[in-house]
Amino acid sequence: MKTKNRPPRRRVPAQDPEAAAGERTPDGPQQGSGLELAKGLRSRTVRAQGARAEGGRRRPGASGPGGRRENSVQRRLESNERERQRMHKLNNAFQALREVIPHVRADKKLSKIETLTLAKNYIKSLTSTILTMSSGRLPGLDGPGPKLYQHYQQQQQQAAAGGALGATEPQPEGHLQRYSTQIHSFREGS
DNA sequence: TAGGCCATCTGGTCCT
DNA sequence: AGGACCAGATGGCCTA
Repeated sequence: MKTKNRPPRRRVPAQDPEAAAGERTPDGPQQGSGLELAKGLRSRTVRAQGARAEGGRRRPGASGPGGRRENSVQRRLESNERERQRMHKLNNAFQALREVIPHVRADKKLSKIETLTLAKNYIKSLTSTILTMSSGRLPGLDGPGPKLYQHYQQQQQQAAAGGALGATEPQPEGHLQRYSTQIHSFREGS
């Protein structure tokens, strides 16, 4: 399934955090549900899990005098607004990135994961192109080419030494091929 | 209808 | 202390 062209959806922000919390289970999000079980396999920080185990989320202003509750509700609303703004800025950055990545799916908006993946491989393909052109393989090219290539090789070696995953990165020459294949696979919807 | 993608809310943690 | 960041949860929209 692929990303579609649809107008940006606008969800009405909850005016009352209590009301918003009421849409969920009273004791917090899905305690004991299948999602909760799956969550244990995900990468949430151990400390956060510990904090939850000690009582889970507290609903804002669930205790204390009314004045403090109002303060807490107000702070939550402000915090929500900041988080929305932050996410909007992040989405703007994604959009800016989409606009500079050449891809063949001009009729459809790239998803975030597609944008990041294409951007990564686009950068790699550009890098390999630059290196190819400046490494002295082209006759008559002088200048910093060989140094640039050596620098790149050093970086690759450091990355390989530091990488704990053991994943084998393709050689620079393969990046362009990979990028080209990828933009076509995205177009095909695979 | 299932699954993908997304916006939003939320509480915990980190950073200044 | 307060804001930024992060990640889980939830629900809506859309497409195959």
